[in-house]
Amino acid sequence: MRTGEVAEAAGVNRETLRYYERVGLLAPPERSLGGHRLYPPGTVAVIRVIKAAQRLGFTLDEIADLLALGSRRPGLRARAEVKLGEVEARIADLEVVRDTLRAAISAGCDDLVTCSHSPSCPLPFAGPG
Amino acid sequence: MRTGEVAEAAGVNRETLRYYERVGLLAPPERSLGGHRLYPPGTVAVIRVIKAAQRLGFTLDEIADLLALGSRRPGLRARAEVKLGEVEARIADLEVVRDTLRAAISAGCDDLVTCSHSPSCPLPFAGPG
DNA sequence: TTGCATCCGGTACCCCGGTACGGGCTTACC
DNA sequence: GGTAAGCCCGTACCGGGGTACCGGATGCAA
Repeated sequence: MRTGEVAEAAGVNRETLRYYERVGLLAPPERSLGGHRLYPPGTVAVIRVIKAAQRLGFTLDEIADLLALGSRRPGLRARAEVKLGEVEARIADLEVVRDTLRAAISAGCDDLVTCSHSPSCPLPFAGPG
Repeated sequence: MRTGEVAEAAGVNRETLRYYERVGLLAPPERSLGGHRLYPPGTVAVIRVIKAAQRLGFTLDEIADLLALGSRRPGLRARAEVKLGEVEARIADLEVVRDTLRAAISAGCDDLVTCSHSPSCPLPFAGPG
């Protein structure tokens, strides 16, 4: 399959394939005599795996690592546990933000500068440090 | 106050002050005869307001907008409600990620490629589209 | 063989919020 | 007036994940 076909089948941009190759996520494929890429079957599946891992919050670097582990040696579970911790931390941070926004809204804050002078405003102008 | 003093008092980098000035968050201050910035009192408070808004999830562009509204005209509340919606959406997305990670871990997934062939794996290889 | 679709490589750019560097001024203090 | 600390500006760079552009070469079919 050629770049355009793979890209369409996998639902990504053609440039994305070149990009993935540059950063080491996709092995450089065979080439035609004229230099056009000829992807082996299964490439579309690999891209779907990459996209699935991305949806789990892994960066492309981490995914390259996961793929380089190979099917033999394991390692996904341990990394998933680390990632789970990161995701939970991010959720906790956002929940603080959400609660602060709710407090500001229900306190009737309607101007930042006024609020920063008012002791009854729930916004943390002093900072969390 | 000079850049270094403001930066230290506000707990930010000196370059950050120049950056805020460039992007229109801080008004260009007076200068000494030699060209050094001389900030008016209250600048530190402005930076604290900026940092507080940042903690609420507003981008610097949005904060510039909020500050440009002035203390007279309101508008914070409406924008906070919009931002609250965005934050809640991001939390919901992350909760899906968290739940998927948990499912993968408790399903014992330990290899991406193997999982992508297994119908019992909870990872969404097909994508949500 | 002509014509059109596709693909090539390299480079530059996008968002976001800064940080870093470096040569040459200015200011403050003794 | 010397010296050291502080500040100036312009520019480039970080991470993360791509997207866009371009002239020129290829692939494929009629």
